[in-house]
Amino acid sequence: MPAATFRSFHSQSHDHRDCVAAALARAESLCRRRGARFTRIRRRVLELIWAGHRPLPAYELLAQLRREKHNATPPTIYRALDFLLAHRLAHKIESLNAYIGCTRPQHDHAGQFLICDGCRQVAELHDPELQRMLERKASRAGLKAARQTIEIRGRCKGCRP
Amino acid sequence: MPAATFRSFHSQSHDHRDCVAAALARAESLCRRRGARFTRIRRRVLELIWAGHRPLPAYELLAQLRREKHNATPPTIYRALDFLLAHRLAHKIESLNAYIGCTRPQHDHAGQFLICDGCRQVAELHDPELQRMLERKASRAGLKAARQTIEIRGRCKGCRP
DNA sequence: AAAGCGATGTTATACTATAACATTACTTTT
DNA sequence: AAAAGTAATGTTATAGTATAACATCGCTTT
Repeated sequence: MPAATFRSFHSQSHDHRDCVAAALARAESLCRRRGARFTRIRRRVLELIWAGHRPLPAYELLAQLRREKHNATPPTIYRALDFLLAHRLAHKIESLNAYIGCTRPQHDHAGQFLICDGCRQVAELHDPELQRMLERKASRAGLKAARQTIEIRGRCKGCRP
Repeated sequence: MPAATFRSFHSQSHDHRDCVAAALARAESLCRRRGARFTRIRRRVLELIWAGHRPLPAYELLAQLRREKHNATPPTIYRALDFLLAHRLAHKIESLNAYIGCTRPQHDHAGQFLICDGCRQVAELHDPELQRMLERKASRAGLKAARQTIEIRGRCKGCRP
């Protein structure tokens, strides 16, 4: 029986810079192996996504990028996001229209997200049991699953009264 | 052990008018019991949603509504949608930014959707096992679940090669 | 050097949704 | 029936999300 793997909600105190650096390093090596071009813009957008450490809307990323790159426009951001999503370096949270870094980009997985509506932090599950259960249920109803959107909204421990 | 309940993908030939009429009747009686005002606009928007029989974007609903109600504007539609969502007479499919009628409005459930990317038809599951499994997994990670977004995209039998 | 191609620049526009305030219409109270 | 109160709708404006289309740049391959 495979154990569910997940990242818990972060303590307020952990050092984000480590996460960001580690994520960029993972992305770098992943792109190299895949022959994908991890350009300056793409890298910087991923960095901004991770630095936020919560789901960020595209136009918030754009505003930040513009501080250092004045000619950035919506396509600048959306192209970078398209690349990051395609390589599963980031995910889109559909129920928030916002983007977040992927914690395990090397795996070809469906993203499963736990979202705290209090602190807006997100934990990403990678639960094969859950994924298979969904595939099985879809299959029974006649659908061959290609993509899953799983988003659980609620309140984390620290955000409950 | 509670059986999973779901609506299968429709055959091309079934008579949509029956679905629509039945859905409106259910909505009518539900609103009456709840003391909610099922006004002309709300009723008509729900009818348009059901008549489409696939997820419809808000502005498509607006365009249709405008044919008969020339002063309709975005707030007209979004207010009606807010009402329908609040009473669970309709659901929003987040990954499509589109709205669809709820098949079991009387139940207080999380919507679980199977979406065919070929014919764009949607089947709605109401699977308590699945819902509980998600709640349990969320709970283990420290999140008290309040709302679930479950959307499985893929291809139905008729839309596979 | 030339060709080819992927990435970026640039302008415009489509699509999704809500804020804010005015008016109407229904319901409850008197 | 009149007045008051509240819910719904009308109306204008704007915020927020995303893509189309075409030009240019820069790298790589020939």
